[in-house]
Amino acid sequence: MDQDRKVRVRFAPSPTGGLHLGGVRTALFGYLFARQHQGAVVLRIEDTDQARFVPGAEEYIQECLKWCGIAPDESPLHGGEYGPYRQSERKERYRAYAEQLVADGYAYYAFDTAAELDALRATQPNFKYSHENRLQLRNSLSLAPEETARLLAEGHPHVIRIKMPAGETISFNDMIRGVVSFESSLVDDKVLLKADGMPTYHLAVVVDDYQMAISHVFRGEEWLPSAPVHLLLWEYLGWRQDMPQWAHLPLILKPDGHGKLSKRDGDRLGFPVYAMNWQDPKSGDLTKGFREMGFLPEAFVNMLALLGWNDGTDQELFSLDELIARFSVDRISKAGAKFDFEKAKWFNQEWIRRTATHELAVHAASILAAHGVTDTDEHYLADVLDLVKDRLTLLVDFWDQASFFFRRPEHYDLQAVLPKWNEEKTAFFLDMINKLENFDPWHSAELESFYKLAINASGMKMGELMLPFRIMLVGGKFGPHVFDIAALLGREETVSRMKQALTAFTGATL
RNA sequence: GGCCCGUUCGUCUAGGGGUUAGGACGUGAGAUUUUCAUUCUCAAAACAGGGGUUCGAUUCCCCUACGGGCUACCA
Repeated sequence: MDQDRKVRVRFAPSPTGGLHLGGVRTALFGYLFARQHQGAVVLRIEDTDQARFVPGAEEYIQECLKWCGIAPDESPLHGGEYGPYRQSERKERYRAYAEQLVADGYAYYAFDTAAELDALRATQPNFKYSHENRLQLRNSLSLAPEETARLLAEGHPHVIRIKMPAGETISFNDMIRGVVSFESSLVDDKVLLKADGMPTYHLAVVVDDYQMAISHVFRGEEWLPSAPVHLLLWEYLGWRQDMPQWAHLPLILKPDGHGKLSKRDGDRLGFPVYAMNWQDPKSGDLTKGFREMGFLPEAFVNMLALLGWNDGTDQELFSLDELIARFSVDRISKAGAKFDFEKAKWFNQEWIRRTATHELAVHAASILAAHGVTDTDEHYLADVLDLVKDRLTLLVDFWDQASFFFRRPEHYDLQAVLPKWNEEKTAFFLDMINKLENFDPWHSAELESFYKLAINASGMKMGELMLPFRIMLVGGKFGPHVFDIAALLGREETVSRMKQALTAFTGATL
């Protein structure tokens, strides 16, 4: 293999629905590797299974990659020198290679119908189309040449299968796992070309990776068992010298129980599995995504990168550029990792803190807009953000944490004030309202000392008068320092909220 | 069942023949914050088991167990 050849990696998803966490991570690792080596990133859509094609899925995939900041250099959308980038549009290319394999004795025509094979599988528990039984089945190896020719000429439906050799050891050097070996006798005669003329993944992946000059392949561990088929195909097609290097990534597992993480686990456990919202065009079912759940793409990508990789230090927070610089395949772990949503949220919290206020403001503004709050002053929004930034885990928390800055409280936590309310407090707040109407300067620190002085003068306790003031401005027992809130709300709004709340607390009209 | 891959705190992981086996998330306790969150401090918490190799194995090898993946004219 040419060690100096240009790095070209591809991400080859199937457009069958939303993009799963694991898929994004595969794309990410490939992207990091390619960028680090000044290589190209290719998106190829594997849509050879027309029965599973879902409209909109391809656009969704492109959008996901873009959101994550790992958009490809070549894709169905951007084009490129190696197009087309949809397998369905490359359909014509595959048949010739399959025929060539037949001609060279590495593959054969098979006329067994799917129903016949299903019947065999039903009777023989471990049925496998292989060197052991292929002569008992209906194919060009068992049939007389004239018979095969006749069936072909008459247009009988048929597939082309690889003729797996017996007694060979097939091995390759995986970038993550080292040498992996298989016994060829144990691998079945996989279908290469389907009856509808479309290639299966096995044929298409080899032909496309070859034609697109792919140098390195990152894919999930679930592909390991079919690696021997691909290996042989590279060899049989005469391209062994151009075969890419493979990295089979460990799987992302369910947080509880066992097995691969699936969309269902997210629904069941209440966290997203898809990168962005996905609405199934048929059922109309909406599956929540990380983006809409309030994740920053930086956090999502950071979290994904650390799921199965680390740089050997204690650092956990990495920007995409840092990841590109530090990434290395030999630090990818071999074992599957259980997805931990709590940790994912931690990454997001950290990223919200390290994101500049003006960038966060864009998200905050759209959250406000979603709740009907528009025409917000940008300086005011920035001030609010600076006050509540540390309290956000998800971007959408902004509404819960800061809506009172934009709307007066409609409900008060009366339980927190009423049981201890008395005439003395009513008098205190009536007096305070009067004093505040003329208080100057309207700054947090000044307000605080003034307010505390008044409490002392009243003879009441600090705690008895702090909480009610907060409830008046906020509505509940939460939020930043209460005098910061008052300062930001401004004199008019603060006083007006105090009046409104006092009415609610006492039943009197002011 | 067969084949392949894997196995360090609950989770993500670092480490690597001699270490108090480190960090992070989460959890618990305390401090701070006269709200809540934050922050800070501390704590509990792991080398699957058995054989080798070795002066010495968590680290290297083998076996077992366990986990996972694949076993379609799906990718």
